[in-house]
Amino acid sequence: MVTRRNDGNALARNPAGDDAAESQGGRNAVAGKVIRIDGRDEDSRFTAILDAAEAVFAASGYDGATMREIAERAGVAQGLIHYHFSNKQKLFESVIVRRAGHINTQREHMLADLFSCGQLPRTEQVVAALFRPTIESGLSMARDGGGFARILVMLANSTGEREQALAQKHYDPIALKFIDALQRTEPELNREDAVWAYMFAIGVGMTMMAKTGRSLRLSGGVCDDGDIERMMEKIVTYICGGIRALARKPD
Amino acid sequence: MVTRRNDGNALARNPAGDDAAESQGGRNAVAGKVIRIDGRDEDSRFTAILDAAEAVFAASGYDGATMREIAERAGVAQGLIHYHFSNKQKLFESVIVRRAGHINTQREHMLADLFSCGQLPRTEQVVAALFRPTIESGLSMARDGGGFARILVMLANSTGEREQALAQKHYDPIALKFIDALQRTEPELNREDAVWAYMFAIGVGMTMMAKTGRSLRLSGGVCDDGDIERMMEKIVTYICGGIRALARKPD
DNA sequence: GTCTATAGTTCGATAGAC
DNA sequence: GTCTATCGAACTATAGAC
Repeated sequence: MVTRRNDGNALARNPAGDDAAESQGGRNAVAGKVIRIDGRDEDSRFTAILDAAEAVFAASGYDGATMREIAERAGVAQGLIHYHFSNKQKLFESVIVRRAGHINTQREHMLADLFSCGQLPRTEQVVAALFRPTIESGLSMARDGGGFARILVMLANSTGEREQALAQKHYDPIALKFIDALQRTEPELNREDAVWAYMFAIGVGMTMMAKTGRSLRLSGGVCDDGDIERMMEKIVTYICGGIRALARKPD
Repeated sequence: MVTRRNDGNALARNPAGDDAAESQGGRNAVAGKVIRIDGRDEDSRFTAILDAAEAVFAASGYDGATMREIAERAGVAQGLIHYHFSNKQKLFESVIVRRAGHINTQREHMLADLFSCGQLPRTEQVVAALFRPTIESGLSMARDGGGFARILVMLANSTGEREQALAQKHYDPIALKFIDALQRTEPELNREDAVWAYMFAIGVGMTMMAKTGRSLRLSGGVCDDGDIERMMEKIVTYICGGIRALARKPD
């Protein structure tokens, strides 16, 4: 008999996933608190915990983050985190699931729109669709901006089992669609080079999302990695140049 | 009165950095063990600790790594690590210093050689000089290959104070030389775009050094990020294409 | 130099009152 | 749902024998 809750869907509310001991009377399911049917309410400590976790994981990494700091930042008791998310691993995945679902839906729609209007889009537009939803989500985000983007950087570069499993589950399917798209906008690009092109594009994009401030240092104040719009412009130019160079020189 | 030792140079042997209490007789400085004057001997537990630390930091990150695991892997007592390196932070820096010095010397020489023989080199050669020494060091490395490269990925993508300080200290100077070199091989490239070009190149390079295995997954077994030579070929093509696209389209 | 043993701290997770 | 209190485990670092 395990005491864990919420074993299934990582974002399911009301975590009574174990057995059906619901009918023992007293304070049942929905008590006094207002719980919206769609489950995506602002306020509520549930969301506060996710926001705090996102910020702390982004700043300190998975191992560097502590449940205590997350609880403090969210303004809740540490025990409440375990009530809602069971453990650290599940909390981390929940942070990712919350954003990845919405972002990837957007990315998929942008991509579909590009190919739905008769003529073929430019590769520049495909690359823009690759990053735009993520950086936009990063900007409108909780407190200090860019938290989720930094978590994506961790996911992209880590070899850890935990990170690779999450990347595979939440990002591989959409990645394949972008690889297909690149082969359509650059017909000379063979499959191997299309995959490399995608991987390298992600690598360049991580430079933007990491926001380490190094470009500012190296350029003496000229290249600001906080100026997302300018950086997007440069990145799209660079990536498309790289892709076309691969297409021109196959083997 | 602090008990810390080895406060200065992170790789100084015989850590008696505190005061001059050397003349109290008995077992003095060099006792029975053979210590080579150049200080860079194989065997010896000092080196074993650095090798183990490199592997464990690479696999688990700074916070995920534990002194216990490093000690076990090195086959030494945990206390010995603190005798040689004082604490975790200094051990981490020592791991970086050991490789970065040698690698960056090589990179600097390769770069100087390219520009010393009369005519201007190709950008392709500059980009090769950027990565070749690092990946070669990664291959000839301790046990399982590529450990240090993965530590560089951490360094490049982290916003943490510790990582940024190390990157600045050990990698910013050589970075500026490569940025200068790019402006010489691509005269149309203005300074801002040269810095972006360098940052993006590093981003692409990190894709190679991270070796997550994702390209293999996405390509159904075709794109092997363990095949360094093939990947280098693709990366050089891609990066040069990107750089030239930036040079062609300034603003 | 190298080891054993352990002090002192912090972490993730649980128990139980309300 | 939410909080307080705490347990047991793991961590870094130190002390002291050899």
